[in-house]
Amino acid sequence: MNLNTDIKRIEKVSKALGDPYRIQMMEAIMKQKGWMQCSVLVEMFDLAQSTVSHHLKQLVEADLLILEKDGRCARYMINKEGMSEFVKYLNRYGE
Amino acid sequence: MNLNTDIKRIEKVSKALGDPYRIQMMEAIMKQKGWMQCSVLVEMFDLAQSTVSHHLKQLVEADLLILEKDGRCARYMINKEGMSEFVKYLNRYGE
DNA sequence: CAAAAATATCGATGATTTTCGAAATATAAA
DNA sequence: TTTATATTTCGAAAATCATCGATATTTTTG
Repeated sequence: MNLNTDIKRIEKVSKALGDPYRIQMMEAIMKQKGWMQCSVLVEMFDLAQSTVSHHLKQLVEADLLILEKDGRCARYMINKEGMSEFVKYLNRYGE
Repeated sequence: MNLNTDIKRIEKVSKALGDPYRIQMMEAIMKQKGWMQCSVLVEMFDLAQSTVSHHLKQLVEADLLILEKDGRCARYMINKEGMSEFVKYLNRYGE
C-alpha cells in the first residue's frame, strides 16, 4: 500500500523477469499447465544445477512461482496471484 | 512473433523496470498525466544529470516512455502501447 | 546404517550495470 | 558570433549479478 514498498516489490519482480533463462523457465512451466519438477528444469538448460536452483529461487522470492517440496523433490507452478498483482500495478501506467 | 524475439523484448522491458530510480521516474511521469520535462526529472532525483539521462534512455529503448525533443529541450510521456504489449505478454502466464 | 539421489548453499570469478565527472553536441539568446 | 542552456556521450570506478564447482543438507533406498 505504501509507495516505497510497492517500488521495492516492482523492482524485485522486474529483476526476476530480467534474465533470459528465467523467462524461459517461466515459459516452460506455463506451458506445462501445472506443476513442473525441478529435475526436469535442470535438464532443460545448459546450466549448472546450482545455477538453475539460484534462478528458480529468485522467481519464487518474487512471487512469480510457487514451490512445493515433497521429500527430496521440488516442483514449481506459476504463481498466478503474484503475477496478476504485478500486472495490476503495471496497468496503472496505461490509464 | 518469434519466441526468441519475445524473450529478448521481455528481458529488455523487465530490466528497464528493474531499478528503483527508473520505477520512480515512471511513477512521476504517470502522475503528470502527460508530458514531463527532462529538466524536471533531473531536479527530482539526487543523481547526476548524466545518470538521469542514462536511465531515461533505457526506459525509452524499452518502449516504456516516448521521447519528444523540442529545440534543446526534451520531454517524456508514458508509452501506453508499449506498456500494454508487455502486460499482454505477462497475462499469458495467468491463464 | 551406508550409499545414492535431489536440491540448496557457499565462495570465487568474470560479466554487466550504475554512477560520476568531463567533454561533446545542439540549440537559443545576447 | 560568442555565450549560455539542455541534453547526450564517453571513460573509469564501484556495485551488483550470473555462473561454476565444491560442499552441505535432506530424504530415500539397499
